[in-house]
Amino acid sequence: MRIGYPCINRSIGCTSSRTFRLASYSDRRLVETVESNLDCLEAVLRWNAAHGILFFRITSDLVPFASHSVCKHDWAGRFRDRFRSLGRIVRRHRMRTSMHPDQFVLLNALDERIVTGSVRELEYHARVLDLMGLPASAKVQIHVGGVYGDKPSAIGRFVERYRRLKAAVRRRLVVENDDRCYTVADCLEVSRLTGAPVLLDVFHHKVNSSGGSLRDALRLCAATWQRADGPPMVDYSSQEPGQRRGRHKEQVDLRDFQRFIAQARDVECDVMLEIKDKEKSALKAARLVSGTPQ
DNA sequence: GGCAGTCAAGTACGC
DNA sequence: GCGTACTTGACTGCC
Repeated sequence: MRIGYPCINRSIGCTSSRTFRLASYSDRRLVETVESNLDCLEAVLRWNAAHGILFFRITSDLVPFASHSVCKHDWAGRFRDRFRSLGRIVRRHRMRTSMHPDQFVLLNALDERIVTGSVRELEYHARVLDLMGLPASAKVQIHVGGVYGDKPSAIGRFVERYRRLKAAVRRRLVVENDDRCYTVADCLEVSRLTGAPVLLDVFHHKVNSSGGSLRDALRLCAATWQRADGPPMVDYSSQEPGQRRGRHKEQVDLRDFQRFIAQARDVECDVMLEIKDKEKSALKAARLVSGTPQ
């Protein structure tokens, strides 16, 4: 079981999520920003390797505006060697990576323009992982999308558009249950119709459950991952008490995490900790899993 | 230097 | 029909 954290390492003092405003877009600004983001990504990957953290979510901001019509620059060509060498670090240490496009990616939207933009965004994400030379086990996770008052039709649109995606995107795409609209059962149905693996979000399953135990959900989701997809990915987080619904905890609650691990005992999976203090909690969880004293 | 408002992109929900 | 909540971190303009 690999333990990971998303996008940001607070111990290093750099960010791979630097961006800028659309109004100040220029090719020069783009190149400078991407250069800085890739430098930081390399530092983070090296830090992770040195600390035994073998799972990491790469930020969607790595190449700002990559899927936007304003961006005409051949960033992939310009940074080809950089991406390749980052991928070598990942492979050398047997690390795993993922990416998670944000809420604006909606394959099942009613508005075709939103669908077009979403497809472009997915192609950008798949391209980053392709440029790094990573296998199909490096995933791009999205939610099913909106319901639009008719869930069966909304799922139907998702399936139809999934089938139209380029193979390079489809091989990486996984669907994740969300906290309001699409439960694990819904995602399993989408998986049955598309073949896309289901990434279980433990916290979302708690607040938007389709019934059944966590253990059942883990096993059902795990069964949707084929050999080439690698071990199932799982997102783990928990509610910060007394805060707004959905707010993630500041630090991992190791007792709760241990209960989760106990439920996942015979399901081989890689776990992404969505916890505010990022790598600190990931280190604690990784020590717990490996049996190293805290 | 610090702070508050804003940022490419959307949906769901309450009123 | 309209405004707001939703999550999050970085940017930007203002003091």
